[in-house]
Amino acid sequence: MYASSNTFLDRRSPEHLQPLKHDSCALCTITDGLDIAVLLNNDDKLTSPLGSPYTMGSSRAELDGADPAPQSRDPLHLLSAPPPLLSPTATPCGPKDWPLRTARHAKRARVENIRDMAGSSFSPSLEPDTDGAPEGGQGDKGPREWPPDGVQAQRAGRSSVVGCWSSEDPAIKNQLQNMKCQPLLKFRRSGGLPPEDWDRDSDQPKEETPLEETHSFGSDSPSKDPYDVFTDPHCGDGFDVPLNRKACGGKKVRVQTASSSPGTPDTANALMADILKYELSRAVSMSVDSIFKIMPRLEPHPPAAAPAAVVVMERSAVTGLPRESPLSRPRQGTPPGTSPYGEAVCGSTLPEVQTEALSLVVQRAPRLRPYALCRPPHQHHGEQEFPSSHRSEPQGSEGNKGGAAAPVRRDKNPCEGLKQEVLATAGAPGSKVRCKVNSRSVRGARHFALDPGFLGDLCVPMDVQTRADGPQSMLMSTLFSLNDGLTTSHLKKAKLMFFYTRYPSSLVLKTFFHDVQFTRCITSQLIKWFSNFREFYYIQMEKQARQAAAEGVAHTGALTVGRESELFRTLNMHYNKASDFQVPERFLEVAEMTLREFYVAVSLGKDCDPSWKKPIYKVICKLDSNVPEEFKAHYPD
DNA sequence: TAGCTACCTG
DNA sequence: CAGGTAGCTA
Repeated sequence: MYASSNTFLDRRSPEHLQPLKHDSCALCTITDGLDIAVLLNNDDKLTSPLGSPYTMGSSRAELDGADPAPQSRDPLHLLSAPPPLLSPTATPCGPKDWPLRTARHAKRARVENIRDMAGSSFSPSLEPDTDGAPEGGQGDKGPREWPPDGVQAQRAGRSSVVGCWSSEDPAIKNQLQNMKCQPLLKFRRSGGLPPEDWDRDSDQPKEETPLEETHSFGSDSPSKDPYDVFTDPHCGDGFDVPLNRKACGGKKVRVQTASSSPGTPDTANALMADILKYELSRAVSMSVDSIFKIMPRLEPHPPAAAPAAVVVMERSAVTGLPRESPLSRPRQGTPPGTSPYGEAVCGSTLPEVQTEALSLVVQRAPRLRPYALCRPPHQHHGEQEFPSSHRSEPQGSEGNKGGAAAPVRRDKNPCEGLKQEVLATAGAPGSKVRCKVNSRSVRGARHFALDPGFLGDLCVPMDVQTRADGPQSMLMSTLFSLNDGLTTSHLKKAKLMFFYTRYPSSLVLKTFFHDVQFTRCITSQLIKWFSNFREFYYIQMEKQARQAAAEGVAHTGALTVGRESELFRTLNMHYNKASDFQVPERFLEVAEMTLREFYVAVSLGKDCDPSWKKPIYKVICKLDSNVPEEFKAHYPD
């Protein structure tokens, strides 16, 4: 007989309510070591210390009149206690003095390298500067023209494929389809528009010439699109590849499989690999270009005191740990103080455009400040610190206000352009693949053949390039981390957020994962994560409570959750495996209350009821704290 | 019906 | 951790 809280409340008389009122919310009864016997009295109803109702059928009180336990912990305090104070102490992070100009030149050189690489894969001489590259000043003249005919021919020749593939083999067709030709096509035709193809005024894609159903390919073809190899209507054979309905209106393009070359699967694969490499290179190249086009906006910040580099040197860009900490824990495979993405300038005046886009090719601004103000003095070195809360948030960017199912964001932020390009290059927007952009997807995306030179041109550090688990995975993780997918970093962040909130709302998730392009899928995945977290949390609580009950623990006061307790260790190992995050004290309190709730329920035999946990859930869900603003940063990345 | 949740399973 | 499913609620 374990009534729901509603039932309890409905049946509760004012006399029953009064003690609760006195206790403010009845949270304290249990937390203060109320003997379990006390809980068994009170007229068939067990007033859960945490407000959860336990209606007793058989355990009438031998202890009638017993004081429902004094409280030493103000329940209101428990409920309303603010999260650990995070004083927004400004990090002495002055305007960047990073040698931007030099860096720009370096980046440009890299861009040229990328271009050269791309060109050399096909035909360097056949990719004139007039192809719409920003340097050519033609980047704003509408949709970019893609490699000219010669490029295709060169590539085709290199792959022993001229014009159209010649194969009737359905296996080849299938392979072609499986090789992401659709996303590639979409890259050209949909969200993959390079930033310069966006109307800066309207924030919308520029008027694009209507998509052609097919493009011809051949010596007489005016097309300069390498993808036209797929779309030549003059090729006898082929198959239609439907384009993304949203982006392309459901148009189809025709993938050719016609006649003039042997067209083995290998050649097809090679060609597709070339295309992939080329497009990845090109996408990054264009993104770098687009970023540098806006770089002058960053330059008004002259070198000043508090060099950013000093700040960077003092703090890990990854964890925000003080550099002097012997336990600083930079990202795996990354030298201390070095991010796989490099380190960026630091300055609150930097526009937000730099906070994400440059992470791929430029060093990223950690702009961190210590969490020390809310950290106990005894805190171990190496424990996680929060990123700076004064990270300049994009205006109105608290989450994607457009809604969970909002389409591709059209931000002025050039990094969005990069995101879109990367997204369009690496996955199909709106597809299931995009929905599942997580560690699994990243692993699954390794079929992308990445040229080692590409990694070098991306400024991926050598140690990263040579990581044991492969540079591709690293890069793909990086790429995906820039788009709307969830990465392991997000997972880690979610786990740490769990220390504050067990039941985050969608709004909270969107607010604190603002670097994620929210879709219904992404939202569901995040919610699922927290659901899994809760599952583990409650399992541990129940386990511990049963153990305590079995061991004959007499009263809840004997049940505490300290940092040295086994329960906490287990939880900490799960949500904070590296133990580099200072778990807020509040979490310990909530855990303790949860444990006691379970203990009481188990002790009273409530677990006979299939839904005996629901009242506990109902209580615990009210104990969420606000997540510190610091988590809004792309933490812990 | 959509959104959220817990539960179970792999 | 994710997929599937069922239950609940607005």
